[in-house]
Amino acid sequence: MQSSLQSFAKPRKCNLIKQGCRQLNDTAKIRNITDLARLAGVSPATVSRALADSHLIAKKTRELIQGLAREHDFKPNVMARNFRIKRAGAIGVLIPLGHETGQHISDPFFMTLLGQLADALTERGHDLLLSRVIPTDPGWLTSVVESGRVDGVILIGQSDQSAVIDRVAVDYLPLVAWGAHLPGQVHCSVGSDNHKGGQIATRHLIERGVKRFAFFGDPIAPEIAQRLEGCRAALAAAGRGDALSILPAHLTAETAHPAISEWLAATDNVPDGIIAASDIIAMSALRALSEQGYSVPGDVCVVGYDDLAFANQTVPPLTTVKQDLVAGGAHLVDLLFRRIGGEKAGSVVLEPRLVVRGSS
Amino acid sequence: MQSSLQSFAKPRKCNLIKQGCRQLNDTAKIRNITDLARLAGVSPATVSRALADSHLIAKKTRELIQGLAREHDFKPNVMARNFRIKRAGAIGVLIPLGHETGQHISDPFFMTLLGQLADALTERGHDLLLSRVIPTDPGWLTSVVESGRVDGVILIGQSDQSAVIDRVAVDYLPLVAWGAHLPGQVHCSVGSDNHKGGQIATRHLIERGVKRFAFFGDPIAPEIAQRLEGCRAALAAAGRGDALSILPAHLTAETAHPAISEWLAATDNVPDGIIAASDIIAMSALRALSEQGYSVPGDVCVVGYDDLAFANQTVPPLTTVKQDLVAGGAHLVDLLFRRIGGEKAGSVVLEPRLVVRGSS
DNA sequence: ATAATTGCAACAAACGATTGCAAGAGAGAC
DNA sequence: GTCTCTCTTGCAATCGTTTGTTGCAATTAT
Repeated sequence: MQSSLQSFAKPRKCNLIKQGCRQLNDTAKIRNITDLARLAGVSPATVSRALADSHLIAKKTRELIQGLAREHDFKPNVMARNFRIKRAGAIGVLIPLGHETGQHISDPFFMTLLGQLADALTERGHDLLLSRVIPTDPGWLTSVVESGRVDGVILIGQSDQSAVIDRVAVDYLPLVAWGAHLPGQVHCSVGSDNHKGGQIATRHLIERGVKRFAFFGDPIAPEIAQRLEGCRAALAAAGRGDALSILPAHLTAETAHPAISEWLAATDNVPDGIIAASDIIAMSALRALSEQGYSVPGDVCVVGYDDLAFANQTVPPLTTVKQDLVAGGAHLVDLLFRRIGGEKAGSVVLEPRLVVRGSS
Repeated sequence: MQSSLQSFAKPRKCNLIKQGCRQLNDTAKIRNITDLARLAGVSPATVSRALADSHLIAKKTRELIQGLAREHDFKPNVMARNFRIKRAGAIGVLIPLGHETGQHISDPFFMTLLGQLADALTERGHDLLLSRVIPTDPGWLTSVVESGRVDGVILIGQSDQSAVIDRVAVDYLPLVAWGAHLPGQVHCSVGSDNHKGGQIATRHLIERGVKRFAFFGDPIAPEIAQRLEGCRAALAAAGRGDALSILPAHLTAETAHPAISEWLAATDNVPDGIIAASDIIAMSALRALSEQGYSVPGDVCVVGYDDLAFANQTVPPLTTVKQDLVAGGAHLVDLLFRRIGGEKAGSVVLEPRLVVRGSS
C-alpha cells in the first residue's frame, strides 16, 4: 500500500506534503525514524540527516521533517544511536568507599562536588552514572571502565588505591580523579595543594599563639598525608617540630566524635590547637571539646579543612581551609573531556585558602 | 578464510578444541562474540547462549566457551545487549531542585538517601543515572522518561510539582517519588507520615511546657505543609491553636541562618519552642539563638526533622523526628521494580519517630 | 532395520539508528 | 541539444547482540 501510493506520485518535494497527511492515520504513534520517514514520504536516511540538521538535506525538507517530529513529539531512540555511534553518553562517577568504612557517602563534601559535576556534565550532553565502589574487590575500576557503559570516569577521591588507578590509567585515557597529586603518579588528578593547606592552617595557629598542636585524621589517604606533612613542615619551620600529637583514626561523621572524646580524655596534655583533616572532623571536635568543658577558641583553637556549607553554621563558626569545589568540579570535567578527545591533559593543583571564622 | 577452515572440519564437538588454538593468533584481542565464536569454532548464537548459561547448549560447550571468555577477559558489549533487549540497565534518580533555589543538592539528606539507592540499585543489576532538574522547564520529567535511557525513575522529593508528576504517572508506571502522600495522588510515593511527625514534635514541646510555638519552613512543598498541619492539629488538640507563629521561607543551608536571625530580631514575642521543618533549618536556628543570647533548651526548645547523621553532632545535640531513610530507600527501589514488572504497587507511608536529645 | 524422539548448534532476522556511496534532477555552459 | 557540475536524496551495509526456527546427529522405540 505504501508502494502503490508512491508509484503514481510525481518525483520528490511537491508531493511530500500531500503524502504526509494521507499516509496511515495521523494518530498512529511514531516509534522510530522509519515511521517518520514513511509519514514524510522520504527515506529513513533523510530523516536521520534532517533531525541532525545536516546541510546535505534541503532546508525545506529539513524543516518539514523537524516540524513533523515536533508535532508527534518524536525523539530518535537514544540507545540505538549511542550503540551505532559507539558512545555511551554517560560519565561514570565513582566514590571509592565501601560499606564497611561507614556511611561515608553521606559526607556533604561528596554531595557538593557531585552537584557541580552533575551540572557540568549535563551541560556537555552527558549523563552521570553514579557508583559506590568497594575497593576491596580488585577489579572495581576495570569492571566499570570495560563495561562500555561510560565514555569516561571521574573518581571522587583516590582512597588508598593510587596504585590500582595508575595501572588502569596507563592505557585508559579518559580517567580523572579528585584528590592528591602524588609525585610520579600516572593518572590525572585535580585537587587542592594539600601540603600548602596543612601549612597555612598550622601557621595560622602558630600566629594565634598555640603551643601544643594536634592533627586529627588518617594519613592513609594521600591527601590527608600531605596535609599532615604540610603541618609538620610549618611546625619545623617555626622550630616547634616536637609539639605535634596525632590522632590517626579514620574519622567519619559517625566515628569521629567518640574517637575524639576518648582521645581527649586519655591525653594528659591536651593541645590548645587542633588541625582537623576535614570539616566533619572539626565539627565533632568542637562538640567533644564543648562537652569536656573546653571553650573554643578560648582554651583550644580549631581549624577544619574543606569549607563545606555548614562550616559557618557551627558554634562557633569554623575557621577552615577552603577547597574551591566549584572550580574543582569544572576542572575535573574539563580535563576529562579533553582526554576523551585524545589530549593527554595533565593534573591541576588548586590553591587552598584560609577562611578565618570564630573557632580560632 | 573462515569458511574454508570450517569446510573440511568434521562436524562439531571433536574439532572445537583443535580449531580453537589454530584460528588467528591467540594474542588478537577478542572484541565481540563473533570473534570468540570463531576462536571456539562455533557460531555467535552459541556463544551468546553459552555466556548466558542457557540449557540449550551442551554443558561441555558452555564450559569451553566460558573458559575462553574468562581467559581473554571478554565481556559482551553491554550497549549492544541493552539495545537488543530493549532495556536501559539504568534507573534515573532525579532531584527536582534548580540552581536558583540554592545549592540544595548539597543537603546531606539527599546524599544519605542517594547512598541507599546506589546500593539497592546496584544489587539489582542497575546503574544509577543522576540528574539534577530544574522544574521550571515544563518538560523536565517527560524528557527523562522518554529519553529511553532509563528503565524507571525515582524522584527525590516532589517539590511543588505534584501535578506534573501525576500527569506523567498516569501512563508511565515505573515511577516512584520520595515525599508526601497526598490524598488522591496518582503517582506512587514513599515517605514518612509527615502529619504525624509534625504532631509528635509539637506534642513533645507541649510536654516540655512550651507556651509560644514557631514553625520554620515553607509549606509550598507538600511534605512541609503536612508537617505544619500536624503541628497545628496537636496545638488545637491542646487548646493552644492561637500560639503558633510561622516563618514560611524556603530555607536552605545558606539562606536559613540569616533569615532566622532577622526573624528573631524582628519578632517582639520570641517563641520558647521551635519546630523546624528540617535538621538543616534546626541547626541554623540553634546558631542564631546562641548568637542572640538565648540558651537552648533553657530559653528555647528546638525540634528538627530528618535525623541526619549530624543531628547528634550539634551543640546541643538535636532533638528531631527521625525519618528512616534506610528503609525508605529500600522501599523506593522495591516498589520501582515491582512497577517495572507491571504490578501496580501502591504508596508506602513510614512511621516517624521522635529522637529526644539535648535541644529540648 | 526403520521410525520416532531428543538434544545441540547453526542460520538468519531482527533491534533503530548512522553514513559512504551512487544516482537522479536541475542549472548552467558550450 | 548535449555535457558537466552541483545539490538532494535513496540504497544498503553496519554496529554487536539475542532469539525463533530449522536442520543435523545421536539416541531410543518399534
